Amino acid sequence: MVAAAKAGNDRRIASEAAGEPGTLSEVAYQRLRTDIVSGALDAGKPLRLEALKQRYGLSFSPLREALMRLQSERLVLSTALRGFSVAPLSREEMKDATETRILIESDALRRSMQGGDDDWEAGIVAAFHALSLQAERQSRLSGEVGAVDMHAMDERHYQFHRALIAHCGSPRLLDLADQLYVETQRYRLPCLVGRVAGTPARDVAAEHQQIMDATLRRSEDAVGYLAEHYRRTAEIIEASTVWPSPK
Amino acid sequence: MVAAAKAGNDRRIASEAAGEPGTLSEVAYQRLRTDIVSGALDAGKPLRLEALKQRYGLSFSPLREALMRLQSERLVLSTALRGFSVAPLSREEMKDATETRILIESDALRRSMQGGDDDWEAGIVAAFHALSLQAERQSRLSGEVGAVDMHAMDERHYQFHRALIAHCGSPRLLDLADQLYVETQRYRLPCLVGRVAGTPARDVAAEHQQIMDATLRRSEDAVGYLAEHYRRTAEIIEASTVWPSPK
DNA sequence: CAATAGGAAATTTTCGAAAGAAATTGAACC
DNA sequence: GGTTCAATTTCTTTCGAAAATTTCCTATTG
Repeated sequence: MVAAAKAGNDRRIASEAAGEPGTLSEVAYQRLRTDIVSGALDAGKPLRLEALKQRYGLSFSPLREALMRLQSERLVLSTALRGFSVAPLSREEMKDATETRILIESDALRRSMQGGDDDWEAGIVAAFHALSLQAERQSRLSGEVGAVDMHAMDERHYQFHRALIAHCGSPRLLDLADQLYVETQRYRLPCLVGRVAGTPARDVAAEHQQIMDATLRRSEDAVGYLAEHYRRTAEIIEASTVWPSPK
Repeated sequence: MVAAAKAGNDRRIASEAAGEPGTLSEVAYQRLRTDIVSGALDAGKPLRLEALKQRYGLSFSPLREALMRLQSERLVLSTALRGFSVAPLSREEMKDATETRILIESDALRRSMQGGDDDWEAGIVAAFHALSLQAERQSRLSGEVGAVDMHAMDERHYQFHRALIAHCGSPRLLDLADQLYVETQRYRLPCLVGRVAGTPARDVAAEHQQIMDATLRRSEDAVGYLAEHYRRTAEIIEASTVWPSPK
C-alpha cells in the first residue's frame, strides 16, 4: 500500500559515495531483508515482482537475484513458476531456529573460551559496556517509543553476542550464527515493540552480565547461561505473540 | 576448454518431461553445482559469464541467479563488480566443514535416536543394505573405474548417513547437513578417484556397521563413532590430496 | 626506467521488452 | 446448479542489448 517509489534513474552515484553497496543486487538484498525482518513485508504474503519493482525502484534482475539469496537464508519461499513469498512465521520455526542457534553458539562459545586472547576479552567487555549504556538511555526515554532506539538497541545486542563467539575460529559457525540471528530477529522485533507496556519483569542486563562473567572466567557455565538466555527469550516471545491460525 | 555448448534453443521441453527442473534458473543451479563439486570447474578459477553462457547454453539472468544461490552455499565467491569465481579448496576449509558437519550431525543423530520410530529404523537398515550391495558390486568390478559407479556409490553413502539423522525433527539441521555434505564432497570425490590404487586398508563398511548398530541400540556411542568416521575420512583426504600452494 | 594518465577492450550489471505459465473469467453444456 | 473448456488476464521467467565498471595496454613524462 505505502509504495514510495523512488523514481528510477539515480543509479550512477552508488560507486564511491556510500561505504559499500556497489551493486543494485546488493541494495535489493539489504532492503528486502530489512523489510522482511522488520515486518514491513507481511509474513506469508506473496512477493509480486511488479510491486517490488515499484517499491524499490529497481528492475527484475537485481530483485530476483536478491530473492534467490534470501531463499537460501530461509527468509523467502519460492515455487517453481509461481514466484516468491515471505517465509511464514510459526511456533515450530521459531523453536527450531532457537535450538539451532543454541547448538551453534554453544560450540562457538566453547571454542572461543578455549583459545580466547586479550583482544577477545576486551571486545566482550567493550560490547557489554556499549550495550549497558544504550539500555540505560533506553529506559530513561521509555516514554517515547522511537523505532530508531529500537534499532540501536538491537545492534548493540547483536554486537555483544557476536563478541562472545568471535574467537571461535570457524567462519562457518560465525556465518550460521549471523543467519540465525537474523531469522530469530523476525520474531523478536515485533514482540519488543508491543511489549513496552506489559513488561513481565525480566532483568536482561543481569543475564548478560552473568554470561559475560562466566565466559571471562572460562567457565563451562557460560554455555548454560547463554542457552537459558535464548530459551527464556523464546518462551516470552511464544507467549506474547499472536500466532497465525493453525492453517 | 572443453566447452560442449548444447546449441541454445531447446527450452520449451523442460515443462513436463523431466521430474522437476521447471525453471532454467534451477537447471543452471544444478549443473553449476555438479560441475563445481565434481571438479569440472577448477577451484579458485574465475567464472566468466560469457563462458558459462556458452557452456550451458543459458543467458545471463538464470546464470546469475544460480551463482547468487551458490554463493550463499559457499561454493562460489563473488566480489562487488568483478564477478564470480569457484570457491577455493584449502585444508582449513575442509577441517572447518568437517567439524561443523560433526557438530550438526551429532546433535541430529542424538535427537533421532530419542524419538526414532520403526520407520526410521527400517530406513536405516534399508539404506545400509543398499550401500553394502553397491560396495560389493563396486569391489567386484574394481578393475574398470567408471565414474558412474562412483556416483552411485556416493549416492548410497549419502542416503545412509541421511537415514541416520532423518528423524531429528529439525528442518534446519537436515538442510545444514545436506549443505555440508555437498561441501565436503568437493574434497572427497577427487580423492576417491585417485585412491583406487594405493588404498590404505580401511574398512569403511565395518565403520558403517558400527555406527548403525550403536544407533539402533540407542547408544550414545553412535555419536562418537560417527565423528570418528568423518574425522578419519578427513585425515585421509588431507594426507592424499595435493593442496594448492600456501598462496 | 619507473610511474602515471589516457583510452581501448573485456566484463559485469542492469534494463525493458518478449516469451511462457498459471490463475481467472465467463460462456456453453450436462 | 454445477462442470468443463477456452479465452483473457496476470504474473513469472528469460532474453539480448545497453549502461557502467574494471582491466589491460600504451604512450608520455619526470
